Amino acid sequence: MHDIAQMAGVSTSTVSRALNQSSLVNEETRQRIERLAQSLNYSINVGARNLRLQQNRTVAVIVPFESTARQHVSDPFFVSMLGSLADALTDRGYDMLLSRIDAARLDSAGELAASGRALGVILIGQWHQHEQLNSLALRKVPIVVWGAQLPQQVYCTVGSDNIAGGTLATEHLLAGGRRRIAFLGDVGLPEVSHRFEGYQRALARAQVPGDPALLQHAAFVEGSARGGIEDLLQRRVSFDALFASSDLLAMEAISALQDRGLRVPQDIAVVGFDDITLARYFRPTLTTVRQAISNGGEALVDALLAIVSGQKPRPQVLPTELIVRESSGGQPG
Amino acid sequence: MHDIAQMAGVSTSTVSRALNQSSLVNEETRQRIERLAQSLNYSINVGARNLRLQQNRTVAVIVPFESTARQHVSDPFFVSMLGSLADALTDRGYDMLLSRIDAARLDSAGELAASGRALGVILIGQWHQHEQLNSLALRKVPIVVWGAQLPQQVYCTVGSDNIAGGTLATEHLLAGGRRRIAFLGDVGLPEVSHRFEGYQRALARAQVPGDPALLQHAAFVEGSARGGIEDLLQRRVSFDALFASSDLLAMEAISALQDRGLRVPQDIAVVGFDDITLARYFRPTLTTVRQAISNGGEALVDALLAIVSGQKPRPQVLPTELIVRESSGGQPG
DNA sequence: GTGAAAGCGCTAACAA
DNA sequence: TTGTTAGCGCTTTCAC
Repeated sequence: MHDIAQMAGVSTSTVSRALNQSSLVNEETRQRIERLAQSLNYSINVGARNLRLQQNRTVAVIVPFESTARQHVSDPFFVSMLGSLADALTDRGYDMLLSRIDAARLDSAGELAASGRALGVILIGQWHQHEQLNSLALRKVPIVVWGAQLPQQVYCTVGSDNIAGGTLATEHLLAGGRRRIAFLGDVGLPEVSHRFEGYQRALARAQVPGDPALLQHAAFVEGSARGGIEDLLQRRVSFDALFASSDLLAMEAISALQDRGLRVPQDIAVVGFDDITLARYFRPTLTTVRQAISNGGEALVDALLAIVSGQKPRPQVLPTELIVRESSGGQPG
Repeated sequence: MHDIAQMAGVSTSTVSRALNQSSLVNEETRQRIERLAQSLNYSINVGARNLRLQQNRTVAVIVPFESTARQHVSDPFFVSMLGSLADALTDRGYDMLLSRIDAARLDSAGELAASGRALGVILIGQWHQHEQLNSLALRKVPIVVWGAQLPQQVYCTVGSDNIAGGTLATEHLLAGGRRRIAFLGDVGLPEVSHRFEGYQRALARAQVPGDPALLQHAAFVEGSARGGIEDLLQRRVSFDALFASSDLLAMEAISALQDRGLRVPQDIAVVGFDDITLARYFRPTLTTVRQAISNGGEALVDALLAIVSGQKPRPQVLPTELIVRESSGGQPG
């Protein structure tokens, strides 16, 4: 900037003003300065600017990973959410700092904000870290979490209506005449537990007896759905339908069922959750509960910006929608 | 920092030294200062630090989008690459700034570096922007691109050996007795054109005549594989195999073929490219050419850091590997 | 071992 | 309309 000022024969203040479209500067000088900047490929140093202005237009987006299995962000749902966030942030003129943090050490997320690297944090996935998240929020770290709304929750969440989604899926299977509906997922996770709750409500409402044996654990890790199906079969649990807590689990499960000679949907009707792009191309095409991803990204960003500007946004629950395809063998219910 | 200095009864210089593990500071004072910082949730302001040190530990990762179709980063391959980059950068102590930039206006990528926001740029996907990338590199923007090595290329690329990959896939189909192999993809893209070149080489080597009608255009956009298959069928091109330039295209194509009553692999043997996670769960499981994603992320980062430190790393070509599954109906060839 | 002071690149109040 | 000056939070040379 100093150089440009010299070459234009003005002071750095004028250059600064010109480059910030200040109306205080002579139109002619402004143009001269802009041409000069352009030809030198000069851009204002954002770090210095932020330091001076005491502001920041960077948002940290965190995708936690389980330190035990240093796995990648493999679930397409999270990926789509990343894309949606990137778009929402870009639209609003913010940068996105992407971090992978050990889920067990989420408190370090606070550093991103405390060190001025980012004005706040968006966390994709709540996992088992309810307490850590509460303590972050209590420390006044601006944070929004994609996940389920829990009792005694201090931090702000944005998420799908998992209970309604679970109910929709289950009612659809019941409408198709299925009575022994297995549930596949890790109910230790808040979102999954809500989906399970929706499942139970639908059963109760239809006066179909539940059976604890139908709840089959499966983590959001590759291979766990296959293991879950094998476990179910080995336990000799009889079931004619499966509600998987994610599309990825559903696809893996279908693959495992077919390997055992079971037909989907004839023998087992399957419903997933998420509606990832591939659900449409998978064979059989996958019936699933769609989450509003693009609204989700925007809602997360807006909530974070609200927090930063001193407001206290309420947790937001986005509607879910049943998408009926082949794997459930049914008509829209 | 000022506050901490006061509370500890020392100067800010000492606090700075203590927090940077300088050996010049008394062990006892250091511990006192660190405890204090901890209890106040204080972290060094990275912006100010960078400004003073004239350094930067942020790398910009750009996922271009076509402005015409404001589509998300939908291809799982890119997503995996993002994950791999995030890991490689985290391992080396760098932050990752994720941007989505209009592919037609890639020159704005230079600003990320010029404005000091990032020390360099990693671009995922070369697309049609060869010239723009060259001009960026000529402007001395530190940049590395995931893609194919092209003649007269100024910028540094890291990518798979697409020619060898194309050859592997085609030889495998030929070994299965197929002679009319359709190629599905956008050969205007450098990577795809290399895959096509590998395909042609394999045909020539086996003395199987090529046929321009077998080259079917399909962009990396949702729905284009289906359109491509319909086009092929409508043109009454006879074919007994399909080499799709990505797994996503392959899956969509298989889905379209099945809708037309064609069996895979019996009627049409299909091979994809990438080996995304879902290739294993798709039915039929997908034969494909695996790209070395995790090595790719590391190679990209290392190349960028080399450029930043003044070196001129050579373009890097990573080996590809054929993964035989059901969709090609063949034995490893 | 510690403090005082200068300066990284920028902006804004104040003065001209 | 423009220039002068101070200072954002930090590190580091130089003095003590």
